[in-house]
Amino acid sequence: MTGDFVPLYILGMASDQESDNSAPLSAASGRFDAVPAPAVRRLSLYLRELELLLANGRETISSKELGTALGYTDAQVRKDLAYFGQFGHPGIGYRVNELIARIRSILGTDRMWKALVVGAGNLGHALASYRGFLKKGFQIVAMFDNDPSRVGEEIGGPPGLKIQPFDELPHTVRELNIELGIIAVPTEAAQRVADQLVVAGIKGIFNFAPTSISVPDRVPVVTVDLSVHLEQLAFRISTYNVSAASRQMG
Amino acid sequence: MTGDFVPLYILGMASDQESDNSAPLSAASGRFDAVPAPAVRRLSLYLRELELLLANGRETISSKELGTALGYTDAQVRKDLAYFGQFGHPGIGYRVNELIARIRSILGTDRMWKALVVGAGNLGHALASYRGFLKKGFQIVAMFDNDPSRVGEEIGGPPGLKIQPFDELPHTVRELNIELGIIAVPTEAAQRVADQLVVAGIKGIFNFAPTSISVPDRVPVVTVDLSVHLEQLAFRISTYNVSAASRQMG
DNA sequence: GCTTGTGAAACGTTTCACAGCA
DNA sequence: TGCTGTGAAACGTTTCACAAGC
Repeated sequence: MTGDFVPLYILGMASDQESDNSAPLSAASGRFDAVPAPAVRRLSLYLRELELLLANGRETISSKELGTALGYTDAQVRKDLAYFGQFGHPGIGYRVNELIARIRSILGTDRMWKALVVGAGNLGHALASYRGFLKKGFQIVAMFDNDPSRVGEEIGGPPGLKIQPFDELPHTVRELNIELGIIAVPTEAAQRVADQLVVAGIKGIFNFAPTSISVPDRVPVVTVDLSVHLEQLAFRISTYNVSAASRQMG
Repeated sequence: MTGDFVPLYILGMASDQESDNSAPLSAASGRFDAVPAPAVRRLSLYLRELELLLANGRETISSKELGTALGYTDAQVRKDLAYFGQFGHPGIGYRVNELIARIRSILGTDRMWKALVVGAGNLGHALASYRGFLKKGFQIVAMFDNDPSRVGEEIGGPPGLKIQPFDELPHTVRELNIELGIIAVPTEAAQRVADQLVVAGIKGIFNFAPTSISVPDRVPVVTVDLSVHLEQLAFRISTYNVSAASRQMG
């Protein structure tokens, strides 16, 4: 990204943060209020596991087995699901296809969400051509970059996505009814891009730039900072080694 | 990835999971035991913010201001840091460069970690050529794929990384003393790759395949599933809309 | 038998509030 | 005055244990 954007929208801001485990569903206060955020995160993992089970022809599964597969207790699984309703069958467990449908409906992925990517660098390319999103309910339908040498380039496909100049974003968002924006630009441009996404009416932002971005409360942001995850890994390795060493010494 | 790997190592397994907020530092029991996992995650974010402050020439910062920048309370910041020692100066705050050094030392990123990437698809390319890792203490020094049409290709750089066939992995790991393995292969291959990384002596795994992988307890795994993050975003958007609608109705 | 859903207990994390120090 | 570090209180989450249902 090279262009200059006019940041129009800076009022009533909300800080993001990828892995907040704090208050149940921070700014919102709807149907699923009392639900702990960690429970919602696990829902996605249950769904992933269930889709695998379904592919293997499995028809029912117990909270015990589902939990074990992911490293949780059976009680945890039951409690998590119970926040949203009664989906199980005593003596039987949960019916795999039924539970999949329920979880998708809870997460809101029982329909297709259209997303756009801003930033056609290596990461942007990878995201735009990633095949896994589609069967999860996400479709990347547009791609933007301000580098003239990249505009017009076709990526992924077929059919393939044409990289558009950034100033066409508002028009394309409206025309295609795009709801999600994925930020894959350098750190310095991230806030400006976020501002423009908000102005364009995007409903949620997935941010890969290693920085916090501020947007109005009504626009949720998920930030994934790859370096942060590597740091957490480094910490766990170092900690493990220290503890192993101290166990050696008695 | 196409090749067939012999999974040799399946004993004393640990389930991974990216955003577990459960017990303080699960399997480990070293110096930093009593530290809540969420506190460790925030440490990375404090560090990111501090590095920005340093770049801006800032010399000291209070817990209040650091917290506000990231959406936390001042007490949270002080408590998090206090788990690891006494770094602050009453009446002054924290000295930015001092705190950066302390946090890096805690996370273990006060030195360079060598990493390899398995899977030279779009995502693998993006990771291998991402410039941000280096200043965070991570260097990608090798790249593997079993697709013959990709082996030999040079990516990123200069100097540039040559894609090696997967069976050279053990040798390269030993020769270059690589400690971290990044998995960027299709789901079906992820567990096999993880097994081989463990056999080769890798100390920690960063997994981008959308699946749980099982490895021995001593090898930490961080899984980042992009679809899971989009699902969380979809949920938050849906929840917000529902709550906004119900407020409308009284 | 086996399994769910759920109050209550146990446990973990965050916030409060203030002593102590620059 | 301004700020940290920290016990104690408040709050949130997970686990337990069991009634109820298949």
